[in-house]
Amino acid sequence: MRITQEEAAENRAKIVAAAASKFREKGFDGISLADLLREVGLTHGGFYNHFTSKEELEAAACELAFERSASKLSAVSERPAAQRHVALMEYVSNYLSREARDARVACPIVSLSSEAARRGSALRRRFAEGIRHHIRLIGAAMRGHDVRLGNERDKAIGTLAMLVGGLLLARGVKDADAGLSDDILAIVRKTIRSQLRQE
Amino acid sequence: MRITQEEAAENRAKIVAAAASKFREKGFDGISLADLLREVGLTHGGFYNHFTSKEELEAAACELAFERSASKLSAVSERPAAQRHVALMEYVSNYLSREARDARVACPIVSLSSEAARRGSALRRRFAEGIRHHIRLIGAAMRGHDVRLGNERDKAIGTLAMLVGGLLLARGVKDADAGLSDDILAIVRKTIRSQLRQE
DNA sequence: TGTACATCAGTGAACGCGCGTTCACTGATGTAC
DNA sequence: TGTACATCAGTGAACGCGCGTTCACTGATGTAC
Repeated sequence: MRITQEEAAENRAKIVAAAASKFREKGFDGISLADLLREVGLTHGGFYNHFTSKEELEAAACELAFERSASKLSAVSERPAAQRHVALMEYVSNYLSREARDARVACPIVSLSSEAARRGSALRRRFAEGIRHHIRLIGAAMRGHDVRLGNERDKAIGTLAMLVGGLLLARGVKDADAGLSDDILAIVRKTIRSQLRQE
Repeated sequence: MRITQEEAAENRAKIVAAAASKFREKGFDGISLADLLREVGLTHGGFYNHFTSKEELEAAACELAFERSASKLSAVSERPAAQRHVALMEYVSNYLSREARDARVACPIVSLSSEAARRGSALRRRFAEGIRHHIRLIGAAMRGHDVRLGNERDKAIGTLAMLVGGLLLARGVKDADAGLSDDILAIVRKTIRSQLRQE
């Protein structure tokens, strides 16, 4: 049953993509390798042809999730300076939208950071790199606009903390208090907007 | 081997207290009932004399963790109005201190919310109640001071989002980039302070 | 107050299940000639 | 280009372990008289 090297690489990529989605939805321990491989149309026995352990897949899945998340921010910072502020605000509105809150899959920081903190150092390092990268990209999206030079990193850190904290809280109260959840989204959006407008 | 009703109640309380600590440290699935009961000096067989399932203990443990967390905030709002601002700032500095970041056990929102979102509705409801209570208490701690009346709830929500997000990020990058982690704590502290000072 | 018995918190072994991981096997692909 | 064989991605059964939960049992406590 040997298959093309190219097909094998595609299968590996499919496994990572499914994991990036399912781990965020259900947590690292929330889905078994057997279920994950079935998701992709494979049986679980062949898993170890691609990875040495489940934890290695977890790291690869986080890397992919962070990359996808970062690409949205990269798009903002690649806009001409005059459009960046509006684009960044759109990003914020999107991040803190009802759709993002209700989606099964969220930003990796919100979905996985508490679990990631308890895993091995390889995963924790990847997580730290993902966070650092996000801070850098938010800073770049601000640069050359209405934020005083040299101040972007501080603003970026504050903004990311609000984004992550806001989405976490909104998702946390969603089922039990939908009104409060909507309020959290709206208020955090407004707070970030006014914070980035000043000075 | 029957024991006093009072002793039994104490044992139950000890189990909940150990769970409140260990679940936050290792996650709900990170510690087994056998290990948890051993922590208290009991064997795991008797667990079901006190609880109908592990999930029931998880809910009780969250309730206790939220109560303890809330009591620190209650202390702030019970101060005379003139002292409240300083007391709240102390609370913020404490929440975002290096000690809090390095502690094995953190605030339940930071430690458990992503996992709690995937559990049963009873636990999710308790979580939502805990968050709502925290917002109310932060609002109360602001009332009658340098924040315009009617605005406390918005400010409280923004503040809680920053606290939670800031601690989550700081804990997330701690091992891989201690300098960034310290910066996050300092910047988020500063941002909250300036946010509560204005108007 | 004293006695007799039912209650029930705790013990420790056992059950059953799902999981990560391993393994012998398959057969088309990749490669050496 | 064609042939012969080694490689290796995938299969499906099996292993071993840890976990939540159950159960028969113990014996001091709580209670009815």
